[in-house]
Parts: sequence; C-alpha cells; structure tokens
Amino acid sequence: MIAEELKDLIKRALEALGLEMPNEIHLEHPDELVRGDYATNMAMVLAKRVGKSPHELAEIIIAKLEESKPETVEKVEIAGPGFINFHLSLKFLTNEVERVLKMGDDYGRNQSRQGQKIIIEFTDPNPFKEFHIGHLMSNAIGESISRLIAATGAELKRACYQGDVGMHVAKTLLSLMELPDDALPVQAPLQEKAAFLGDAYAKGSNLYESGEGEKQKAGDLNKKIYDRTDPKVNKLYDWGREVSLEYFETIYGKLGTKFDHYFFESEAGPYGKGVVEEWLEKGVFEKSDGAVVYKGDEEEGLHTRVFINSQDLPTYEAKELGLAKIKYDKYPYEHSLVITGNEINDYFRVLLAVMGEVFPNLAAKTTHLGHGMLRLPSGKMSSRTGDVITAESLLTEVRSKIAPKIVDRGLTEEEKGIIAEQVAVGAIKYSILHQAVGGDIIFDLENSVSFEGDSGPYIQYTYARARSVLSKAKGLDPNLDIEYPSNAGPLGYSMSKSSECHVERLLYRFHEIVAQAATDYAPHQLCTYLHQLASAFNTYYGETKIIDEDSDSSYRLALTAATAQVLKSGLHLLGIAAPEKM
RNA sequence: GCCCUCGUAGUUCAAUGGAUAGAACGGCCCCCUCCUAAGGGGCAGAUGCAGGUUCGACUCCUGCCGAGGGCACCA
Repeated sequence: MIAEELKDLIKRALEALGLEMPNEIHLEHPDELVRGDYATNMAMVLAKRVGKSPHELAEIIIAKLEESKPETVEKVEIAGPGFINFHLSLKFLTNEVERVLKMGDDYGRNQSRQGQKIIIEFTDPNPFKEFHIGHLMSNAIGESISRLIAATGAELKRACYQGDVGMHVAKTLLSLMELPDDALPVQAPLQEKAAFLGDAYAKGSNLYESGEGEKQKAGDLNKKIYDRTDPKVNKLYDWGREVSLEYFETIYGKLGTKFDHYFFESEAGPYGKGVVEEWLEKGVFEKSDGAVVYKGDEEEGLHTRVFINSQDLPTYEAKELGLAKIKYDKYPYEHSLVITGNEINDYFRVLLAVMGEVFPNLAAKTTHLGHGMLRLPSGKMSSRTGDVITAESLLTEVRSKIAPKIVDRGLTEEEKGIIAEQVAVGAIKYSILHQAVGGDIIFDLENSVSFEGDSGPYIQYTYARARSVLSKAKGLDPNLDIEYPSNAGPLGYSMSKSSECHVERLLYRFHEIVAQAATDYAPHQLCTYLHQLASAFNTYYGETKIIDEDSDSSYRLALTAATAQVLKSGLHLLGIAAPEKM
C-alpha cells in the first residue's frame, strides 16, 4: 500500500529529527489533483510544540524526507498553510495501471477481514404484503455492503428475515376470508397472484380500520394463524405464504441478491418468547398491564418496550431477540449486521441493551444500520393505505424510459431487453446508493429519474464506451512497455495531457476507497469515486484520440483497459451490472 | 414535553478538523468530416442564526430557529 509506505516514510523522518511523535500520521488526498497525490499536516500539528512556524518546520521535514525519497515519489513540496504534498512518480502510476490489468477482478480486494464470519440481514419483506420501494432501498444498500465486506476477505452470509406471521397477515386474511372458496387466482401467473395478495392486504387494512368488530376479528385470526386450528385459515395462509416467497425470489433474482439464510417470524416468535419468559424470571423483564416489558434506562435515552403483549403474543422486539440467537446457532458469526429502516433506531438501542443482559456476547457483535425512506415528492409512502409503489412498478416505469434510449448497435431485441433491465436496476440502485446511508432519498418518479450526470447509467455508459474503444483497437494490444520522453511536463512525460494524469491519479485510489467504504458501511463513497473516475476518463476521451498511429497508442489502450476494469469492479461492488454495450 | 437524526447553490447530494466548500440536475453559451453526444468544454450560483474551542470549523461544544423520526402492546 502506497499510503502505508508514505506514512512510514514520514514517521521515520520525524523520528530522525527527534520530533515528538503524534498519535497518528495523518495522510490525505488533497482536494485537487494538481496539488499532489497525498498531503500530510504534520508540520502544522507539531509546529506549536516545537516553537517554529509551520513553514519552517515543513522545510526541515521535507529536507529529511528528501534524503530517503523512494522511487515511487516524484517530489515533495510545501504548500498552503504548511502542508507537505507528495507527488507520486510516473513509474508508480504506470506500475499501478499494470497491476490493475494483471489483477483484473481481484484489484481492489483486500484481506483485512480474511476468514471472519459475518452475517448481514437486509431487505426483510413481509409475505402477504407488497414488495415495495422501501424494500428496494434496503436491498440495494444491503447488497452493496455485502459485496464490500466480501471484498475484504470475510466469509459473508446474506440473511433475509421475513414476517410470515403477525397482524399484517391477519389483515390480509381478514379480506381473504370474505371471498368465496374458489376466488383465489391459483392458476394465474405468479406476478398476478402477488398483486392479488397485495390488494388483499390493502383491503384488509381498510376493513381493519373500519370498526372495533373487524379489529376483534383480525385479532382472532391472528391467534388462529399461530395455533393453526382452523383449516380454512391454514389453507389461505399456506397459499399466500408460498406465493409471496416465490414472488420475492424472482425480485431478488432481478436485483442480483442471493440469500444464504432465510429466517421467519414464525420461528423467531416462539423462540424469542421463550427467551423473554426465561429472563422474566431472572428479573430482566417485568410485567406491566398484562404485558411483559423491558424498562429502558431513561437516563440513557432508552424507552420502555413491550416484548410480549397482553394477548400473550411476542412482539417484534421478542422476535428480534430470539432471531439474534437463532442466527448465531445457524452461523456462529464474529459480526452481525442488521439493516432496517431508521424509524426503529431507538427501538434497536433498547434491543441491544436487552441483548447486553441476555446474550452479552452477541450484543457486542451486533451492529444496527438504519437507512432512510425512499420518498416521493408527495410524502412518505405507505402500504397501509394501499397507495404504495411496488418495486415491480418502479422497475417497469424506469425500464420503459430507458428502452427507447438504447441505440441500435447490432443488438438483438432480447439483448436490448437485458440491457434495459440492467440499466434500469443500475439507475435505481445508484440513486439510492450515491448518498450516505441513513437519510431519506427523494425519488421523483416524473422528474428525478435522470440517466445523465451523477448516475448509474453514466458509469455504465462510460464502461461500455471504454470497452467499445478496446474492441475497435484491432491488432493493438494494451501495453505499458513504452519509452517516455524525460524532457517535458511536470510529471516528466510530454504525451500526458492533464486529464490523462487525472485518470492515473484516480485509478490507484480504488483499493483505498473499497477498504474505507467497507469499514464505514458507506457505498456512497464508492459512488463518488466512480463518478469522479468516469468523468476524468470521459474528459480524457474527449480530448485524446486513443487509437492512433503513434507509438503511445498501446499505452493509452492500457489506461483505457485499466479504467474499464476498475469501473466494472466498482459497479459490481455496488450491485450494478456492467453491460458491454449500451 | 423528552430522546435521536438532519439543516450546504433554485433543486438533489458530496466534503476521515485542513488549502480556492466539490458534483449532478435545472438555466445560459460552445463542441459530432474523429474511437458510443446516455458524452465533452465554459459561465452564473451555497455552509439556517448567534456564541465558543482550535494554528485552522460545513465538520467539535452551547443556545436559538426550522425539518424528519421515535416515545409500551404494529413491524
């Protein structure tokens, strides 16, 4: 790692000068590429203690650095208020281009979590309800974080937790029970069956809200769902559950997620209830108004939460508590990541406090990540009112906007269809992933679905463009083995326009970005980087003829190939496909 | 009322305590006899308010104003 090398270099220089060692050697990328590749603020940090001005101290440090400057560094200079800027050498930059080509898909991966068992839970749709755009959001984030973590060498397992019991199921059955026996569309295509169920849920919810009698009925149904004493309820339930799960599987396929484990509330519920009852006796929980609750420490901002309600049924809290243990029994993880909507952030804090008492070893290994809501300009979307945007409908909408834009490049209709789907998924996923996890995403169906600029299709387009150039370079191989004139240019070679330097100066950063994004669970860092790289390449493309008669053409092709590789790898880590043509 | 999160160009977002606060969309002006114009080049435009800490604050602390979420039997 070049960054580690530089830190080491700085450290040795500071030691040699007898300077007090700071806690950390701080190294960053200057915000503008022309300033250099790395910068350290050590002179500014240490200046006061030494009693010198930052500039004076920087000069001294630089003089020391110059004594043992490695060949990866072109020059070291003082800049601004006292930064020490490092410019990497052409040799390093071109070596790195070569490394990208040699390592291919492995470039950017690291071994920081080698062999660690990590389980990540996300998407979590509920059978009997729609797979809506909120689930799409959870899936996009979870899948990308999964891939980032896997890229650090972990043994990662994807888990999906699905609510196959509970009031939402009772509501759906509330409306299904009113239908004649032969009303289920058992012969219909899967998608229609799923839509039928979604519709039934919406109707059931409205019924539920219509009066106390209906609420009572739903409550009774909920009991029957648990105890399985009513044949008609069982039949409707089993049919609905199967339809939902089968349908969800088709969506996971489209989105590119393959789960390793499925967990269900029907399993976590009884188990979690048992755990709560056991610890009720041990004093962790207490009874209150017929329910079993955990009294959170209000001084720590924790709420009191119900774990078993007064009807003796486990709530989501008890289920999730049980789930933590069920997961561990299935896959003894070193870390467990749970991705949900951020409206349960406070609740999860309580859950972690409970886990700290009940399963202390698991609590320490669990991290909750709350994401925001996918909002439409009109406000929060809801599945309770039936006014819900399903993932399917959004995908169809976006695909229909993309399809006409696909230029005829000798593709078959089928190929065009696949590309339209890949670009649509890319557009949606990127719009979710390009901002920090946690906040709401404003998704304007009519106006904001943009395929230009900072978007998934822009990155995909740039990749396809680079691949196109490479495929047209018949007889020319990407090749780094060429001579550079040493007489011109700030970097020592004249063929380099500034934009080309930019591409090279960004390429080697890929593995740093991957490592950081994986550590921070922050796919948006990768999006920002990929957009920057694609933009730099497009500028380069615009002002340079890559395939030409001159002797440097093979190097330009190598740079193009390396860019394509990193874009492809980066898109993969976002969970987005990289079509060869579009 | 209490707790959490968040206020950055007209809009949607970036910015491990660093340099001239970056993009994208929208607006205006240019660029296809040339490898994919879903592209490129240029112009205009922003840190809610008031203090504090620091060599240095969008970032940390305090207060105020504003937005979203949560505050026991939904998930």
